[in-house]
Amino acid sequence: MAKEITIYDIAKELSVSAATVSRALQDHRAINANTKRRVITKAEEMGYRSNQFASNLRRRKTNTLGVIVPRLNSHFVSTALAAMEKIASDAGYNIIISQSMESGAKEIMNAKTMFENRVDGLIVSLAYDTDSFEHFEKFAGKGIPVIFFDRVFDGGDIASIVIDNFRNACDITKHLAEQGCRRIMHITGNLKRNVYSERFNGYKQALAEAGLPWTNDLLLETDLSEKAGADAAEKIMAMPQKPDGIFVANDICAATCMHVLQQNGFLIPNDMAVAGFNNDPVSRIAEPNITTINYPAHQMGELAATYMINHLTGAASIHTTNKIILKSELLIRASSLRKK
Amino acid sequence: MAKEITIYDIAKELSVSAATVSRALQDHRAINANTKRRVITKAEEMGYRSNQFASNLRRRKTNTLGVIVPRLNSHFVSTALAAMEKIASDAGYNIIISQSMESGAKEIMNAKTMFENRVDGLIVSLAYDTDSFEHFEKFAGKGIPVIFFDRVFDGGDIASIVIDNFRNACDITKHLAEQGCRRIMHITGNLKRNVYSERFNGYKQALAEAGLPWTNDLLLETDLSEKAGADAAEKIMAMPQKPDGIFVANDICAATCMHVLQQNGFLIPNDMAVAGFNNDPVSRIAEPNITTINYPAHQMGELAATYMINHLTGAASIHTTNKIILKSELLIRASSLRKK
DNA sequence: CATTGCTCCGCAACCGATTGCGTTTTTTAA
DNA sequence: TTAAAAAACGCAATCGGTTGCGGAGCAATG
Repeated sequence: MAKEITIYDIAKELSVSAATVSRALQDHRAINANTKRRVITKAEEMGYRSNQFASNLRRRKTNTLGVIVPRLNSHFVSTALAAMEKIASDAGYNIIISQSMESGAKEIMNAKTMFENRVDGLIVSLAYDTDSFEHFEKFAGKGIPVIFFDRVFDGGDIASIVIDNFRNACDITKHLAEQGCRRIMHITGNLKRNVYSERFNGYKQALAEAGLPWTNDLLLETDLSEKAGADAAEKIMAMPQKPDGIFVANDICAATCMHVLQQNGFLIPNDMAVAGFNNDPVSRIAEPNITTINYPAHQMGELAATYMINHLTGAASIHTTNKIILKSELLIRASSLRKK
Repeated sequence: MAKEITIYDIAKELSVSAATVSRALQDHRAINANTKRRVITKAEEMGYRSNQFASNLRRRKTNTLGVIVPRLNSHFVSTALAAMEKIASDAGYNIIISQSMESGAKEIMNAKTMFENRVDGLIVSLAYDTDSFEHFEKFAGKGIPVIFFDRVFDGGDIASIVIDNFRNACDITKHLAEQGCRRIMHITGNLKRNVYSERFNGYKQALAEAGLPWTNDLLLETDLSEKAGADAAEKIMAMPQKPDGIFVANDICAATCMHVLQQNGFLIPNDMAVAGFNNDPVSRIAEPNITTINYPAHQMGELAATYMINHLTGAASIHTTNKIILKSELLIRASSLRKK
């Protein structure tokens, strides 16, 4: 627990002022090259470590990005985060991460913490039940940039990065219809969130275009967990008029649902065509492989972080754009392919 | 970009000293309940947010935990992190996360950043090629606790949380042998890391106990990625003397390997019994389900964080213990079950 | 009434780096 | 040789809370 050494200690040792040491350490141009060398060497020698707080306090910035996600342990989220961390780290930014656990209340607390910790920017994917934008308005008020990704607010002029959920859902549903499905069911998450409501709308649109009727019993709102998939399968089997195709809003849930159906004698894709969403590894491992949407999680994380950092460094402003739609495409696999 | 308001502003407004405001905000006992109420109300009203740096600077602590992991986007890591974040968050700690990308060099840089950011504690899972302990010694020197989890240093008296890799590998190999496997192959990661070397040793031990010979060609060292699994399958098919069982050190790799073998006509488990490690979701979705080890990722994260925080709050010292071994057990599934 | 003991609050010195402005020294120009 | 400009560095204020110590006010005790 040795004494922490400061620029003052270095200054004393070298008989220069602390100001000079500070400037030398930052490679300030008004400091003689030779002096810089001496300072840096001495700092090294004395085991100096800069104190970020003092620095942050004085400069009024933290070089830290805050990220709030619904949960860390999903393939999509962790992939996006991995990309963000890389970009941020390369640019000299730290990231602090917190999870809302799908709870709006927790999200509000997280936002507060980020706010008090003075993050330079905030990147968010919303919880299931977030209704209000209030807890993010504080940031805007202080000029702190906020970017949403994946799960964003429907309206408004807030910077957000998304994929075209509507169109993807449309494509996937259309594909199922083309494969001969006549009763296509949709299993999804909380319809309050854009990602799910848009997919739902795309699905209905495609049904309409294909001349297929839609009824209430074809929609199942769940939490999209592994277990939800199994439960959904049970429900389907109990349905008086069973569907012949399912479009699930995520792969994990699609996989378990499909699995249970198979165990109960359903043949995939002939008795039941299945499609998921995300291109999660499980979609490539489930047998048959699951038709899905290739969700560019990595690119999305990369873009969010890059965009944020460019804005912070003044290279480009967030305010000039407010929505970026990433490309994502349908991956047709065996779980839905009836015709050769 | 309104002016940031401080305790001094509140103090002036209320005609009390900044010290009183500070104390009131912390619910200090030497402040009158009524005064506290006034301060808190006023703070709210003025839109005050405390400045953590100033606070950190003064108290010389950050309420921040650093976490360094090889990569974020693995099921095991993200699950452990999710648990850590929850514990930390509940205890009022933030976590900053960085990934070494399996590179020792990057890990050193990450450690440096964490060091300069004055994390109160550091939780680490090592990169593939970390040889040295140096970059963590600085922390010990300053009295900053460091805990390793999963991938730890072999020797030494550093606090670490692990599972019994040796025993698990032993169990799994023994199980394969009991199912009639005579040539059991092992596909693993970098043997420099404890987790893989221990599993390798356990595997060999079990082979020896079962009276099965081991030869060099039964070991395949890979990066355990999805692709590595497929490559491994190709290699196996090219082997003059093929194995009849495989023990893979992670489930993702096991799943893809198994999948490719199946596509090439292998019957699982009869032609080839397969076992993985981790109890990743894919192990439950692959067909047949993959025999694996139930790795308590959540508990491990929870424990690491709890342990760290207890140490920081003085509730219990890290130094009294140096290794915790979590319980983890064999989950026998269809991919290896030949006998009923 | 004097003394003791609380309760409640203010003073002022930190924590460590940053930076505007001024001063000294050196270099260049005239 | 001297004035002007540039280079190099120091002074001291500042960022915003925190906290040891001391003091005022007031009630309780003897």
